[in-house]
Amino acid sequence: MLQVNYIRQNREAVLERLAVKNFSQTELVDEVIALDDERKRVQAEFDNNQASVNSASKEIGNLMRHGQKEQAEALKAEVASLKTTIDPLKAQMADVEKRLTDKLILLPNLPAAQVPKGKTPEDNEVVREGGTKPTLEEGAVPHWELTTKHKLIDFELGTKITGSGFPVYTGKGAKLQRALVQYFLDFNTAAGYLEYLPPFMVNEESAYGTGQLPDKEGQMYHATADNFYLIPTAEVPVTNVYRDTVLKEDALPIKMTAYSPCFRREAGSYGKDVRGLNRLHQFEKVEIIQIVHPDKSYETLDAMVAHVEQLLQSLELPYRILRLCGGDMSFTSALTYDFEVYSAGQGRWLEVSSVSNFESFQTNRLKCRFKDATGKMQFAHSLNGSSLALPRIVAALLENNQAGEGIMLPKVLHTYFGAEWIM
RNA sequence: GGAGAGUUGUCCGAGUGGUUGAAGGAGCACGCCUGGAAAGUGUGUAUACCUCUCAAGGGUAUCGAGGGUUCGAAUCCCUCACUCUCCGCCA
Repeated sequence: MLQVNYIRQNREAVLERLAVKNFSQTELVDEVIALDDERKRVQAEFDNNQASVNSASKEIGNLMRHGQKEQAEALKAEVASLKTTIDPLKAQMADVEKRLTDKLILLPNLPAAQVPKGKTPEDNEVVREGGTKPTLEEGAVPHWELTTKHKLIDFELGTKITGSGFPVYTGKGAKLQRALVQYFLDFNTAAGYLEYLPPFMVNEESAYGTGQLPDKEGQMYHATADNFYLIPTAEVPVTNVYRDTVLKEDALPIKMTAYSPCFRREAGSYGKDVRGLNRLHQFEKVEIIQIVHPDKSYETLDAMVAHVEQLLQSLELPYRILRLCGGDMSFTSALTYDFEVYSAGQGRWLEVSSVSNFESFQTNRLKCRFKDATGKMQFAHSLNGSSLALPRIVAALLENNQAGEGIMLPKVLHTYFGAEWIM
């Protein structure tokens, strides 16, 4: 959530930045300012009236103590009439505050200066590419044929048990998941990230805190009996570790990593995008999250990008890094780098990680602050990234490394997987 | 799931309707004391919002969350969340 004071003081800049995100409801900015004006006015009026009531009440107490009952009764009557003004003011204040928040949460985060203009994924900037695309043998196939051939994943069984997009991993397929999760977590903790194993369901406050609510209401599975949401990413529970906290400045940066299954309804997806492992309702992911000093968030973003890049390099996969354009960025992000790996069997790039700086957009909602050297409260900045999401990594590993009768795994996985080949 | 007890500031803890934003203690910060330290001692030690160019000062709100009663609520009532104890159930 953007800060109202910032909007008030930088109206032009806010409008200009929102345009980069192709955000059309610019009238919201002025509505927010107007509502904030109204809020201030109502609050001042309420405070004044309430101050009168408070001092009168004290006076009544005094009079009662000195036995001056009649004067006390007279004052009571006075206060009673004041109350007829205050009650509506109180209601008005609650109302205007709610209307202000309701508008404010509709405003997306402002994109950083280096965000390219653009509307579609085609407008994303390729920052750099790495690795080499493999030359596949004659008869190379996409991963959904390989998973069947090697009995790694049973998509139909998942459909029977739950529905489409809920694959069942079997045998070496299941072990490969476990190996990857373990490897990713080890890689992250070696870089100083503290491992968490969070709840896989969150309450409304947490979903709101990281910005999934109200923006992505329909994209999360909702356990209505208890009003819990199945997490779409470990970002939600783990970032909420620091909801409603005041940190010491020297506690920053905070680095966390977590494995979790991710549940996404993916309403509206279809076709080749959802074939095989390309898009699932349930998948495994390891996430990295940092909470940092505001002055450090962009250098931290670069460090996280480098971290994910090293991880991909260790998997020997061809990849590219994209700087997302305004139109392709998420609601909550100020700057996002997407990582894609080239999946040779399908001949397409697949997104495997998204690393973003949210600046104070999340921490404002979370009320995650720290006291700076001068004793002033400031919002920390939050960042996160996938490190990594499993399904498309598996797709690329299988497709790119198919050779003869088997699949050759990259070196770093041999110990974790307990074998060099999937045969 | 049932019954009961609880939830107060950084922490412990007092407080059952009226100068209580909150006693007392601990911790922490700064000062005095000391050659230095400890002990001792003094002062300070919440957040948000409004007023304000800033600061200072003032005001309002906040004692798990929300609502109610009252001139006045940490204190009384209701709803909810959480913690603990006992019973039930159970991997």
